[in-house]
Amino acid sequence: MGKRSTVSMMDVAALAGVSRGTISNVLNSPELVAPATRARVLEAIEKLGWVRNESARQLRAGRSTAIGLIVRDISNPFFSDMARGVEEVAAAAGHSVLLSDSARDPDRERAALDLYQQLRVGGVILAPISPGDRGLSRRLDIPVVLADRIGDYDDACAVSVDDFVGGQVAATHLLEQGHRRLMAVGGTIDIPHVRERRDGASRAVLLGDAEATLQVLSTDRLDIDGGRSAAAAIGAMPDDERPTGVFALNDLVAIGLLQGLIFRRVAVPDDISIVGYDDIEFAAAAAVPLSTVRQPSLELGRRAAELVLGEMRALEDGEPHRHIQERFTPVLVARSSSSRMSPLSHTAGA
Amino acid sequence: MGKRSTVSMMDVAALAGVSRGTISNVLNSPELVAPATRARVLEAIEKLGWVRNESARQLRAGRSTAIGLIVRDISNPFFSDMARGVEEVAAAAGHSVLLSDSARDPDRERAALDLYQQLRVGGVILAPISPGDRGLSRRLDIPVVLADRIGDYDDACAVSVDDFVGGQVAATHLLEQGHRRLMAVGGTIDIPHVRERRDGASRAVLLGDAEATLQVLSTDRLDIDGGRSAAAAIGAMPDDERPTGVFALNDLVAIGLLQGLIFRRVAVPDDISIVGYDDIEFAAAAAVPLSTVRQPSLELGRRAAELVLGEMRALEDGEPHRHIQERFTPVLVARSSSSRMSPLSHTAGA
DNA sequence: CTGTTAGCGCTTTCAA
DNA sequence: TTGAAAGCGCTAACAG
Repeated sequence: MGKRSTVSMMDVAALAGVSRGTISNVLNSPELVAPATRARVLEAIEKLGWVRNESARQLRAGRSTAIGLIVRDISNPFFSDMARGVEEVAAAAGHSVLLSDSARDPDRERAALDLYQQLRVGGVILAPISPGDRGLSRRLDIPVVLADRIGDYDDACAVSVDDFVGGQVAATHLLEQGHRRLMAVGGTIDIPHVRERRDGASRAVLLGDAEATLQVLSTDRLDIDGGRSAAAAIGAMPDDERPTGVFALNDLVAIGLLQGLIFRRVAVPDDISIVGYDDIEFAAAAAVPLSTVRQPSLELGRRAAELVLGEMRALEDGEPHRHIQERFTPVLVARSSSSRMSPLSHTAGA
Repeated sequence: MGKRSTVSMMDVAALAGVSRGTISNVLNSPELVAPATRARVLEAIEKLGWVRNESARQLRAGRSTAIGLIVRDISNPFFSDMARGVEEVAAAAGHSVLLSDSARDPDRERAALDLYQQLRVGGVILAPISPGDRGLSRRLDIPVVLADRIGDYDDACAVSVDDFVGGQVAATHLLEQGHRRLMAVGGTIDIPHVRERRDGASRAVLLGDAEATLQVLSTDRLDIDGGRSAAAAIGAMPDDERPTGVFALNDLVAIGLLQGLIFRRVAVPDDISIVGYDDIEFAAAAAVPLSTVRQPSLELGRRAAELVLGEMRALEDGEPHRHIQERFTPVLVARSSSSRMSPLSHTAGA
């Protein structure tokens, strides 16, 4: 029991009657070892329950092949989906993934980054809390791919979803449904995603119809409670000012808003139509299935993984590398909350 | 750029005009080093951007102080909350956490376990896909704490929530609301959690009222679609067989069920009351805020971390260790879906 | 208080 | 096809 495993390569070598070099070859270049020897070694490993010491291996190699992934909120389906995409691609390429949740805490983000740096991981995918850390990759001396980050940076690979287009898509959909008094609800202007989505919506309204207007209602937080308070505010508006089409800046806000409106006997979509953002699992499961803008989070993760792996390989082989910024396009998922379709005909999602 | 950082302790030592031993002391036992020397060393570290190599450190130490956490579904709020609890306690104690999502794939669970073993982490917290892996800790030769696992095991520490009591609590609540025709919905009997919750409900009905009955409706999956199909089945039942109180075996099922019933113009809670399980964030945000049984997932994570850390310390100090199995008690969170309270008076959660 | 030194367990030439 | 040997970068024990 408790006695610390002290079995090392040497023990295996002794039992198998070979040298340590051969053990190493069995593991890393089996084709160099005679089948009989190989079998003997494998058997000895098995019998002794030897597990190779990754630290020693790395120390020799200078660097690990693992890739580190840091997201700012793992409880957000957007990021857990993204993580799945990363894992999928990494696993297929034989790389393991070390996942960290910074929980929107800059200290924890930094701690995770430090840890990965000390671990000498081969690459890092970072969905940062705040944008704008130029030269991070160079400072870390590790390939870094930024995920879900706003802005034009050319000093690292990056994957993101085009929030401006997302806002356009949402507002355009509402205009197409015949709405003219639109409102964007949720968040504060200092969140880049929020700004982009609002700007996109604004642009769509400007271009779409001279009669159309877009009001803006900020909420302290981009969550369910934010949506509830927005419902209260909207409910208190005089009829002729009240919007008929609302673009909620994320699905949490949309869900809170929907709940609040239903409670106030405002019919959705008949009195007010709602379009959310993210297409989280619960969007389709709401009492009135929620129209929303879907972000390709899984694909984002997959692509981010491909990009780090690519840069890692380039670095390894001493080949040149050019950073790539990739921007994904979100798509509208129309459900009942924004139309007069049969309520359940679109529950299944995109 | 790209040139691999090859700065090591030696470079720092040279620049600071001291030996490597002193560098090590500055980091690990600063009180042994003269303030002036310490400052000089720190400055040199800073200037060179040296980051200590964790592999080398571990190789020397024999073992890392990090703890590995493997959950079976990180997109499940239960596990992401648990992970937060773990991180919180580990960070406070100066330990880092390596998180893995097995995504319910036994191969990935095994791969993560292998990785952690190779990394020589100090301890592992495992929320396994399937229960019943006796002797895992011994085999791994690392302290292991099992989380959210059913059964009586005494060969490892374990934390779990009492599903039987959870089922009792849910059914008792429905009985107290005056319901006599109850139904447990969701999942198949081969899932231990499901069995326990059903058994608990069954026991409550048996003990609670001679007139009361409990039907059971299985669904293929324990998710929103499962709830939707249950709604279809229940909607098709003759009035005098149809249950008036439904216990959904988790909140996803409850949400799907609620959506399906509302679509079929079955009033909740007036025609049918619903109690879910888990108290995920969206339970309170449903059109009819959902009564549910809350699992103390954050506390579970915290306690799991305390237990591994305790066992790690005991092992370190050569002290004896006795495995502890701890079972948490879930609590009912009553909201509108099971009563005639004002719909929004209970939306805020527990 | 600081320097010296002996490995930790593995991989990888290079020889045999 | 296998063995021997030289480190990878760090820590800890000991000497000075």
